[in-house]
Amino acid sequence: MLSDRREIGITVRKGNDFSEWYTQVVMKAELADYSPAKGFMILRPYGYAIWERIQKLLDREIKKLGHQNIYFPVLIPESLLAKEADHFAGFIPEVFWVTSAGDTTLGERLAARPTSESIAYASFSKWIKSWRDLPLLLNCWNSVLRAEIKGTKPFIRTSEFLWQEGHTAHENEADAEEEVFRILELYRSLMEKVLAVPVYVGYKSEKEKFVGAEYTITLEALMPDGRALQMGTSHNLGQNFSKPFEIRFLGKDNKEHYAWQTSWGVSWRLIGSVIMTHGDDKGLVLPPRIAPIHCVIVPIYYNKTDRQEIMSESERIEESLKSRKVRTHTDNRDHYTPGWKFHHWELKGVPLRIEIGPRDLKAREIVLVRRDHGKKVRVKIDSVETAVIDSLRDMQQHLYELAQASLREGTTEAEDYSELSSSIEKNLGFVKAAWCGAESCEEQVKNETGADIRLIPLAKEEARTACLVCGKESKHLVYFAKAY
RNA sequence: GGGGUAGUCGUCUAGCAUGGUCCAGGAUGUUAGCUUCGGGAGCUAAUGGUCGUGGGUUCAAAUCCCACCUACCCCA
Repeated sequence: MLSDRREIGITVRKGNDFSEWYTQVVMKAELADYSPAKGFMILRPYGYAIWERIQKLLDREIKKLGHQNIYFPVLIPESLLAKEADHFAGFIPEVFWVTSAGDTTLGERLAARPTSESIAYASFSKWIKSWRDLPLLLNCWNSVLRAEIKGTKPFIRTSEFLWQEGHTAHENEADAEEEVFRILELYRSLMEKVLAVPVYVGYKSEKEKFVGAEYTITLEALMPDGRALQMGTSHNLGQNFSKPFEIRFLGKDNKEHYAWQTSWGVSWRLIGSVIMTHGDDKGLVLPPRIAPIHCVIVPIYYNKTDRQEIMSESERIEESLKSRKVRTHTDNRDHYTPGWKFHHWELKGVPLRIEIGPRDLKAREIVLVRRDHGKKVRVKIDSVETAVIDSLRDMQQHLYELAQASLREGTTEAEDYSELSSSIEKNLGFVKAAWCGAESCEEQVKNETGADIRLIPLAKEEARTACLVCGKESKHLVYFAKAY
């Protein structure tokens, strides 16, 4: 059917032209649109609704851990941003600067925040005086600006993005470290249980870590084109910021200490990962937990009498499902045919569809269709609620299992350098390889294959070979991949 | 960072080579009416475009030239 209908819907196959497929899904499912300024994206209502689902679920969990939400300004004086030298140097290539107000040139230019560490920690130094002020656990829902000149892609790489950034200060190193891993587990659970996107977790290499951090923990997923996608990061900042920003407190020992800090974030890039991971040739496929609409009801009728009966039954089912917390929508538009509606809601990735027509009504049944595998089942009207709830749960699980299988298949191990480079060449995904720990070896792989070290496993995986690049003794296996 | 391709009603597109036939044609969409509705129905009418932006060449520019903006692709 797809080949006969190339002018409507998604006109390319996911497996043939992944990049074009992705863009079409984003546009045609009305998730986002381009904006007049390069690299900036408009998040449309349906896309925003998905973001709100993610936001709601994550916000609840962050608050359970004891964090409070806060808002810091979008503009940061240059002198403040520059206080931590590595941090400043790392971000300077992508900072947007505000240099005038009206026709007055500013004495000091202002940076549009590329992240809020600097402006947040300037405040931390005022607020933290005693060990009793710690831990300070804050979170921001905001947007940040990082100029992306080339290779922009909706949700994946944009010059502005919506995200959440957590900023904490602790009394000692151990507490900060615990926070980093607490957040890691929170993120992992969000990605796997909510987005149904399995991830690997590990340390970033020195070269890839957050500039200014002691170390960075990353969560990495694998997209169907064999590229890795960084889903989120959790940084242990040590005292790297507390010293230049003078975040000092009097400890229980009656001595002055610098605070130990963490920061961490996930962005709307998560939506990009969902599109890529679960979508198919028909369009978007949404995991039920983040779907703005769980179930769409398509009434089918031939005449006014049927219409009235079918509609009232549809509405009754909708109300009943809503009372069971199923986000249900009845597509009661007269000017579209049922077939048109089927395609429309499939493109939008709605997990479940209920078809109800005269034949069904007579039999006291409905037809229930799952978006992931497309199977139709007839369900007695009396048991619609149970069937819908069960299907949503099963689909959430099924999507995760499929993604998990492809992550497993997309992870291989290289015995020597040529195997590493040919696996990367063939876009096989994550390639585990022995690495000595030298940045020069890391860079050589990057230059020659385009892949970099995505992560160093938390639990060191013993290598059986020497470093695949230089032949020196290897420390352990690391995960290489081309990345977005 | 380097190289390339493209931009015409909301969307897709014809026209561009060789400037005039184009105050831009079609399809789709949208709106109204009729009719249909179990996998993207049909008919009739209406609607819709500063040809990405700015400059230049010319009697004349969607078309040729330059710059810029935006999107996409390839390489590092």
